[in-house]
Parts: sequence; structure tokens; C-alpha cells
Amino acid sequence: MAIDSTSTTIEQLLTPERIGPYDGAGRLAVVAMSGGVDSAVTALIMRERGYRVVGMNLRLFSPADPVHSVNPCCGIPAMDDARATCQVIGVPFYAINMEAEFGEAVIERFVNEYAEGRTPNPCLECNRHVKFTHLVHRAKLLGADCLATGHYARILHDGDRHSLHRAIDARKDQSYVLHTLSPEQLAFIQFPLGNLTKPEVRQLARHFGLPVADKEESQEICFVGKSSYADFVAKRRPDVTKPGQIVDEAGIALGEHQGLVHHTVGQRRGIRVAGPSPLYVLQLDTGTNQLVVGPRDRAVASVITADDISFTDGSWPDLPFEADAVVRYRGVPSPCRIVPGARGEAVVSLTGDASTRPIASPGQAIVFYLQDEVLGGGTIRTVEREAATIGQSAKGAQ
RNA sequence: UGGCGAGUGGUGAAACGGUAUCACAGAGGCCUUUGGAGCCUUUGUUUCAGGUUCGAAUCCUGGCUCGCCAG
Repeated sequence: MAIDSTSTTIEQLLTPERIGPYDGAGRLAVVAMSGGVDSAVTALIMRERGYRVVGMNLRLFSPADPVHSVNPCCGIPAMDDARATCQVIGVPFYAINMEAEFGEAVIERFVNEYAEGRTPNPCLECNRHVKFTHLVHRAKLLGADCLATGHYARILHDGDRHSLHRAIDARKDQSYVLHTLSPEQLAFIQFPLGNLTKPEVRQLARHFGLPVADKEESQEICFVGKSSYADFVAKRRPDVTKPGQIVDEAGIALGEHQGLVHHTVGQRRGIRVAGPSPLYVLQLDTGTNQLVVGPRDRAVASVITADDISFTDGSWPDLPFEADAVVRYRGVPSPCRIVPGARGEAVVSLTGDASTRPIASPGQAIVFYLQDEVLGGGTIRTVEREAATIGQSAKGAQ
């Protein structure tokens, strides 16, 4: 209610405290335009703050693909929306082709990860490799002073130190998928929506007559669309839909699955095995093509090994330290102890009470927080669950 | 085949002779720039044929099916 759109005036929103300093002074800002409200308002804000704005839309996959006609995020209609928005705001619009980069960094990786029995996060990879690597590079080639995107997160600057923080709108906070950012990237990037709430962003969009003001949120994987991601993967790796056994931790067969690609650790629905209590996926065993399931309390993680870890300050810690771990977009933070290994690798012990520990899936990101600040994060490689129940098969963790 | 026991939604179970209940699975919705979780709603059941009874999942008889025990 307090967060409702009508409670704040446009004048109150257009202050430096909410949208950032009016420091443009004619400098060039490239704005990544997805076609949605968030990026549209981002472009608007940068213009208001005195920047020369160029709106850029990324073409990420082939327009011949029929998913383009339905997808609201990265398809052809989305590009039209982005173009129309730029027209209303009065800034130039560029469409650039990043199909090759996206195909390699996101789609190929996505398919490979599933084929390995892991659960990838393509949005994160797109941020990491496409938006904040290739797009940043393009922006710099154009002589831009910054790249602005519509992500909900905050970057704070203290001299040479640039830190990444949660957005003030906890409901929309996207810092989880931004944890890969380096100090150099944080110095160049701007997130003008980090101090606004979603209703406020829509309020701004409506006030300035942006055509996308009331556009629905995008969801689902952009290059897959509303159809099944499993079908998408299966088209490229037919073996991922090979049926196999569903077994419990003791190895007793409970049923048959229609391909490991349909499952992820922690999943409950869709197992199609009835029992006295709900069954959760504990493990995907690509070696035996078996799906290991068990009760919920057997699924919670105790120790996670991760790789591809980076820290937002660019450093690598020498000593173990404590932080909060988040293993899922919008997930609940869980206290942990991080023991760094070789650069990029660490062993993370979840130190909280078992009932509060999360269920973690290999392939997903683990992100470290200290209050609102993102320290860094990496990719979950292995998950140890509770110590195996005495007397039961030791097949559990691995 | 002889003896015993059991048959309740797709699955596992509950119901002094008195509204067939619960969990899991399935469906729909909320949530959500990944995949899961979670929350709300919802479809669907008494093995068959007779009988007793105001009233049968429940008691009786028979059939069928499935288990266990049978030198």
C-alpha cells in the first residue's frame, strides 16, 4: 500500500536520490533495451539525467524461429517495442546482432549443462557473457561513458571501490543474477532502477507516455518461449529423454522417468510416483541414467562445492570467512562458511539449522551476501546433503 | 489343486451398520527474467452378483482377482 504508485509524485521520483545524479552533461550512455518497461524507463531516466542516450536492442537468435512471434522479451515484437520507445523518448535506436555470441555462451552451454545432468541458469549466462561482456565492449567502441540496464540492483561507489547491492524493491531484486560483475564492469555500468520500486517504474512509464508502460512481465526462457525447454534440449541431444529408473536412496526401483532432462534436484512435482509422503529429486545420475528420490529432509544441502567463483571486488580471499549464501533467484539467505581453494573454487558449508537450509541444484548459482551487499558467487558443482542415515545405503551424496 | 487372508480414486492408506476421509500423483491458479520450492483451488474411489437392513465399504452367500501357507 505504501508502495502503491499514487502515493509518490513524479517530482519526488525524479530526484537524484531516486534515479541517480544529474551528471550526464551530454556524455554518452548506451542503454540495453529489451523492449520491456524496465529498460524503457532506464533510457528515459538517463535522458532526464542529461545523458545522450543510445538505445540498443540485441538480436539474440534467429528471427525465423517461430518463438519470436510470441516471446515478449527478446523477440521481434520486443524489438518493435524497443524501437517505438526510443522514438517516444527521442533517442536513437540501434539493433545489433549478437546471435553468434548468444548461441555459444548461452544456448550451447544451456544444452550441454542439461546433457550433463545439471540445471543451468541461462539468464545469468546471458548477463555475464552477452550483456556485460560483448555489449559493454560495443558500448566502449562507440565511445560511451557508461552502459545502463534496467536491472533492479544498486552499485555504490566509494572512491575506487565499487560495490554491488540489493535493490530497494526486495520483490524485484536481481542482484543474484549480477554477482559475476567485476570491479571494472561495476565502474562502467549503471542500474538506474535500483532505488525505485516496480510500481514507481510503471508510474514513470505512464507519466511519460511510454508505449510499454503496462506490458506484462517476461518470464520463461527467451529462446525457448512457452514451449518445453526439455523438447528444446532433446532436439539437440536426443539422449536426454532416454527413459530410466526412478530409485530411492537404497537403490530400490520406484518407477520410470522419461529422461533426466525433465528433472532437477529439489523438484517435487512431476515425479509421478505416489508414496506416503512427498518425494523430491535428490540426485540425477547420468552414469546410470537414474533419478534418485527421497523425502524432503533428505534433500537439503549441507556442503556445496562451487567453481567459477568470482568476487565483485576482484580479489581472491586467503582465509575462510562467513557470509550468507543464496542458491536460488529470490532465495532466502542461509548462513554459511566459505573455504576458498584454488582460485575460482571453494567449499561452502551451510551452517544454519537444518530446517532453514536450502535445497541446491548443481549448475545453479550460489551467491554470497553480506547484508545487502553481493560479495560474489559461483556455480554449484556438487551438493552434499545430510550425512547418510545410519544403516541406509551410502549412495546418497556424491 | 487343498487351507488361510485380502480386495476402497491412478497409487498408498482411513472410515462403532449412518455425509466415503487423508496423503501422494494429475489438472488449474498465484508467485517468478532459469529450472525447482512454496501457497490456493480442483477432478476422481468402495471388485462383481445376489441377500439381510430404514440404511452396507462394513454383516451373510456365491463368483472373480491377488497374496501367503501347503507332505
